[in-house]
Amino acid sequence: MDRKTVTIQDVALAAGVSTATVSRAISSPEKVSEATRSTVMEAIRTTGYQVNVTASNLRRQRTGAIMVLVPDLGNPFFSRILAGIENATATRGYSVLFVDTKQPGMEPERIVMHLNGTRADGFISLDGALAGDFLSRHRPGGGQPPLVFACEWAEGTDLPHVAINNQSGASLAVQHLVELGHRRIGHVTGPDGNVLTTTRLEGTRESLKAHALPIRDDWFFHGDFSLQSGAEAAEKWLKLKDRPSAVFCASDQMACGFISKLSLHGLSVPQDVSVVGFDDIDIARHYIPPLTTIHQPRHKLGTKAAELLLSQIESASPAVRDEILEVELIVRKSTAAPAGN
Amino acid sequence: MDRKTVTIQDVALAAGVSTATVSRAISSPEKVSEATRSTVMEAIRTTGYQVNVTASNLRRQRTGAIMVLVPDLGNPFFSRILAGIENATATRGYSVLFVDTKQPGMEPERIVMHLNGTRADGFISLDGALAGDFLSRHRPGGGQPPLVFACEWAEGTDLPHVAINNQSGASLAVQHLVELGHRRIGHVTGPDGNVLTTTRLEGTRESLKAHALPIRDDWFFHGDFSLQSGAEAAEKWLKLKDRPSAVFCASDQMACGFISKLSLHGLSVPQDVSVVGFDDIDIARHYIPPLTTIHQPRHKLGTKAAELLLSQIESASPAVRDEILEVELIVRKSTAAPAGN
DNA sequence: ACGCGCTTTGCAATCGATTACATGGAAGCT
DNA sequence: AGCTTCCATGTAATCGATTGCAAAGCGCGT
Repeated sequence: MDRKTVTIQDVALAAGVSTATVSRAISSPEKVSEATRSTVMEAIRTTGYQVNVTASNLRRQRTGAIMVLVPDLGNPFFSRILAGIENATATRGYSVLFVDTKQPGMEPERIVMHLNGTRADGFISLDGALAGDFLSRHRPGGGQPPLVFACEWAEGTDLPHVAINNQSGASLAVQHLVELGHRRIGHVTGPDGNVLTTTRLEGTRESLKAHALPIRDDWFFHGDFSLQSGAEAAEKWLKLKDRPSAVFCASDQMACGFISKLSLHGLSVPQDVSVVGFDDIDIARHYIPPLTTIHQPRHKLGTKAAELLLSQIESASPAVRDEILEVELIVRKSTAAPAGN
Repeated sequence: MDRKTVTIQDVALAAGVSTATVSRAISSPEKVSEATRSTVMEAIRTTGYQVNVTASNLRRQRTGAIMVLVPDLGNPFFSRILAGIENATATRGYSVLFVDTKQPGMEPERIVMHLNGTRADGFISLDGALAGDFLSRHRPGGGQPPLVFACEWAEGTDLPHVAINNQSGASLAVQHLVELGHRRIGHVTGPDGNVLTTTRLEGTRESLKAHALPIRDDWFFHGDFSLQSGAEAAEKWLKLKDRPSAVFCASDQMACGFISKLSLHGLSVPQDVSVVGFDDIDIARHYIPPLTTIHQPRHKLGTKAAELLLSQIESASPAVRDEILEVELIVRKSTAAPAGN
């Protein structure tokens, strides 16, 4: 019908009021009389008016978007978190922009460029490894848009983060194995320099120490959270003369990769070795065997991060600084008492 | 340092030129002399100017964003496609907005609202089930922003889509089973009314018919692509007196759910039944057994869709209408000759 | 010396909504 | 009646960049 877009002017004309009144009727109805408000609403309906978000944002000096920095958009681990973020922001009138920080062509300086505030009102980073370069340029309070970390975070900064209790997760895993009777426990780590790697490693070490169990270098395998790296850890495990009877993997993906490789060599879990994962991704429950793992509230992680960010955007005073969510041990079928016992 | 944002005015002042010249130096350098261009660039550097995208978009009557409608952001199947989309658009100066169409509070009318063009310059829908309500309101060419479907699509519309050859994928699966010697082949379908369900079902039927194999209702199981529904199909399979010796699942997730449930009942794949999946998600290669499946080029699906959309946005004449990508059979370990043979 | 054409630059309108300030009128109080 | 107060509404400036149009500057041919 109309080939031209309908503006607030058209509505004002149709309702016989000024554009100011229309604007007020929409965004602060209490400032407008009952009668005119309904006239305006009617005019909006008949004209089919939709506010032009761009114009509104320009005038209000905001962008109406929050940007999420994801280390790898293709990684299914993040999808639930993203859904949580989207969920919490959509209802508050913000759009969500995703940027893959590991994408080719996404060098630090390009990312920093994104953070200048002309594209987003705030940021959520799922990537703890943001260049110090960026962080130094980012002065919260100096008129820069707020940033909160989710899941991962950067140590040595005072930026708020919402994460899970990784140490406690690792402890739960080790403790579970100990209770089953395991005394020889190995660990597959995440990538170097990652906070999740270090905190989970820390938790594992502490817990082993607390139970007076050996901490042997050759039972700690280097991984990077991926399926592939779990499979590689399994190969190293196979080569050991003196093998741990249980392995705690820092991610479910690695646990699956680990088990899958063993199965190709004719070994099975938990008969030959017990395996605990971390994350409780969807497939864990349907793996073979169903994976004993540490459950992370991923969706909640996303919504909490989004809420924290929005509260920082909308009020100057951030209510909470950090938020640590608790994890839960889910016992399935990939763990059992050690064979020798 | 500067607490105020630096605008094009500041740059103009610093460079001793007008704002028009600064604008031109940035976006159409050929219209500006070599000398002034470098003066302007220098001024931009010293002032630390960044264009205000909102203002630019308002003036240029665009939004600089494309919106992606995803049936379920939490589903790992989509993540690779999203990465592909992000990849193709980021370099072209567009941001990507994601909206979960199955989110509570995302009723059709809210989605339609999003599509009015004040939020995005174009749309990619991974959801083929967009209400006809929406499609009727969406008149491409009538000044409405373009929309392309990716992966799924809505039948009976003339909106372009990029997808894979689902029929051919189903045929490849069936043919592979036939070549192994299977004559009793079942199928687990996707959700009702979904184009992927119908095309894959169609392909399966055709292929069975072509090989003169039985098409038995009790060998066709209702699913919805999820792990859970695969497990439910397995339970129905277990109850059959007369079981198919091979099952082709319309998604890898269902294949995993199917196998997982059988394993809980002490049956194993491919010894007791052969299973073929569809999609080739990451875990397929690392499942137990590694899954024979139909590989979909998911990343490419995303980039192609994005490119098609951008070409529609930027030029009036869409070069290509639809694009069908070919799939590939990946033979792993979940299929073998039937036991009886 | 003049005029034509071409390049480079500036002026100012414009995109559409929001909001500080001004105004008009009704109601309340003495 | 006269004055203050308050509510509803309108006027017009503003957000920051882009771009049509006009003018200025330059070179060149006659």
